[in-house]
Amino acid sequence: MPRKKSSPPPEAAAAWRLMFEVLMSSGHRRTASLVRRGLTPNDARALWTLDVDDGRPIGDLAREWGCDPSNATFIVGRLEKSGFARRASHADDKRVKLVFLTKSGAAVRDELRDEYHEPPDEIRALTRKDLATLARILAKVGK
Amino acid sequence: MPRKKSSPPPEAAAAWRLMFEVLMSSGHRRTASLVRRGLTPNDARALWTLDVDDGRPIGDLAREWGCDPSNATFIVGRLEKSGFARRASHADDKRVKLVFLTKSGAAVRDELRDEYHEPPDEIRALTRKDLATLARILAKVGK
DNA sequence: TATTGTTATACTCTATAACTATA
DNA sequence: TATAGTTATAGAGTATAACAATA
Repeated sequence: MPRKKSSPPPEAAAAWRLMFEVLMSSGHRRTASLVRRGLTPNDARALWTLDVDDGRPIGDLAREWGCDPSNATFIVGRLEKSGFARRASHADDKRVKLVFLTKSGAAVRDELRDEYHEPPDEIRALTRKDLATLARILAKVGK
Repeated sequence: MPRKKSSPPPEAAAAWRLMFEVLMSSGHRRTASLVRRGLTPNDARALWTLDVDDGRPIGDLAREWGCDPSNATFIVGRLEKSGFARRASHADDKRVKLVFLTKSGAAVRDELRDEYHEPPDEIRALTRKDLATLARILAKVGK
């Protein structure tokens, strides 16, 4: 039978809650980055998903994005019209269309990522010592 | 003339980038929390914005949500139909409708917040000592 | 006259179902 | 016959413009 996960140690709960608050309060900056470029959240997600060298079938993208393939067609079409993605037929199976990021798409993705990575003022206000400690610990995450 | 902000110390950039990655990789959990309850992202934003005791005019909400008042009307109407919000006329200015969170709305907001606050596995995997250090430093943010 | 919220309308995004072309 | 992607269609969410009630 499905069971709930045991409660985390209080240290984990406290640390995560604080991280979460900071991350949420910086959400409007990310929204602004998109609005400034006339990009939708869908566009952004696609820019993060797609790759310049590895093309991906529409069906794969639909599954990853949790949407219907017909909608993935729409989203990719929008991106293609903006010049940020391109379609190419698969060599072995001509039913499949592979979707690639264009150079222009990679450029805007990089710009976006750079803006997302700019630390908010409230983080910059910490001491360099605290920031270094933070980075040292967080570097262990997912390792 | 408008100028770009000076670059942050490398410690800030590193710490923030790592925090940001964790936030992004935990986004699907929050999406799942909403889907499980049949809530839209709009619903969630409204649940965070509204209050049981302090009613807010539609126009205020529209400004905070960055949308048109006609859309705020739509969003609040949806929430009202779900029983999570209620409208009441302002006593002094009968043009104004104040929007309040209902008890039921507060309950689902609290559930949601509790789920959001459950630390992801990759955070729980850190040592209690590291987590305590993390919490100690992050508690200074925004102070 | 000006302001608040709603309604009328049109446009975008989304899913379902039907279709085309390959396999 | 089955599968990948598209197109046709309809429903949800959004903004603009017109409107009603109140100030």
